[in-house]
Amino acid sequence: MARTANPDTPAGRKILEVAGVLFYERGIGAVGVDLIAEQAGTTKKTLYDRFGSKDALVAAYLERREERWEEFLEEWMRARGPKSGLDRVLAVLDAEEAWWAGSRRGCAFVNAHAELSEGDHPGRAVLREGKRRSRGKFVALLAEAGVPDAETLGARVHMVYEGAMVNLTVGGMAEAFDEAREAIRALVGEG
Amino acid sequence: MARTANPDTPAGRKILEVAGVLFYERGIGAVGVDLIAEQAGTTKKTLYDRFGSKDALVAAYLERREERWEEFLEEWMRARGPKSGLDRVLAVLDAEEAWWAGSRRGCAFVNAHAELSEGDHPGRAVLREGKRRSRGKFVALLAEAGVPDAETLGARVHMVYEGAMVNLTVGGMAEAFDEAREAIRALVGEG
DNA sequence: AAGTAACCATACCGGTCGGTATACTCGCAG
DNA sequence: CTGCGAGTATACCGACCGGTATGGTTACTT
Repeated sequence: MARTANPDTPAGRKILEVAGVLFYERGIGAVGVDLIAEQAGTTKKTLYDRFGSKDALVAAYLERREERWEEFLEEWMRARGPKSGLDRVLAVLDAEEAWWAGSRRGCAFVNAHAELSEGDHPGRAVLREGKRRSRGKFVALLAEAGVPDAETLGARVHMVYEGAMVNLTVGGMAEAFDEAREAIRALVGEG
Repeated sequence: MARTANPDTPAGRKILEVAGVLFYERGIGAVGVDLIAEQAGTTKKTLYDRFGSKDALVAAYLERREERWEEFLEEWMRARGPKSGLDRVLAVLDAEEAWWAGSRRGCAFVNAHAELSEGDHPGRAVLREGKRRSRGKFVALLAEAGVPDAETLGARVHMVYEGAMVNLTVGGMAEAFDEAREAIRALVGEG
């Protein structure tokens, strides 16, 4: 009957962990469920018992990725981020650079969007929500910094942020994040 | 021996045309060479005689896409674009919206990057060059508009432009291009 | 003692993948 | 008239795709 199934078991977690690496590094379509099961030291049977379908596993991967990024960002801000002001906004870019740590694959959500052509894929909603949360984070940080019209400026900062990721990864422009930080300073008005 | 082969034949052009639609609309990995050959009204044999491999066909697709976009932009600017000033920069965004015309698949180059995981894919160079040409176009338009420091500002405008595309397609933010135009006005300084 | 959730192992399904092989027809330039 | 480039048609290859089936083994509950 399959039912909804609970993926939160030892094998389920391992599958999700392995899928997280493989989907991101090689692309969703390029990675088969056989490989994931093998790399996770389990079987396809268990994978399907936990997640029901590849599409559902993909959606779980995207949700987990969002979760992990937000945890990473929070920890980064706590440990290394400035305490207040515009620098706190710029620190998100620092965190993003550290988050990728050498990989040139870029934003997992943008990449996933390219492969989820069917409009009704369960992962699509995760992507939309993720980008909106990202934008919301910038708005919140600007508001905390006491910037007037944080809503409008947050949207602009977010666009620069997204554009920098594209330019770094697709365009191979190593200086993209430095340019982005300068652009954000210019947009917000230096303080 | 295959050799380099000349794809510029009736069948070759038809294959490239069909591949252009299918690769963009469904994704590169999701479209097989069998389907392309069939839709082009030819055979896989001819496809391989003309292009040699799927990878080479993909690279040709990306090159052709860049070529077509630049033709489209030039024609758009000639027919509908303003004659001078900052409005000419903003018109690139208008052209981009028209270029997509309803499709929510977003930037073909960004999507292709997500699927070309192998670092040595012949298409990667096309992507890098495409983004650099795009940036160069903004720099050139700003310089023509008499804006000082067109190099720096062009880079910033380009980041906003790329970010808007991501936010519209991945984030489903319908207002992204309007926000981008406002952001660009703010960056360049209204004039 | 019975039930159940979680797991492993293996085999199978129809279909598609990129790519190659063989053999033929047509039109054109030397 | 000959050779060649471009095209057609069909068949084949091993590998992999997502997904299902069968069967058996633990370990914890009730």
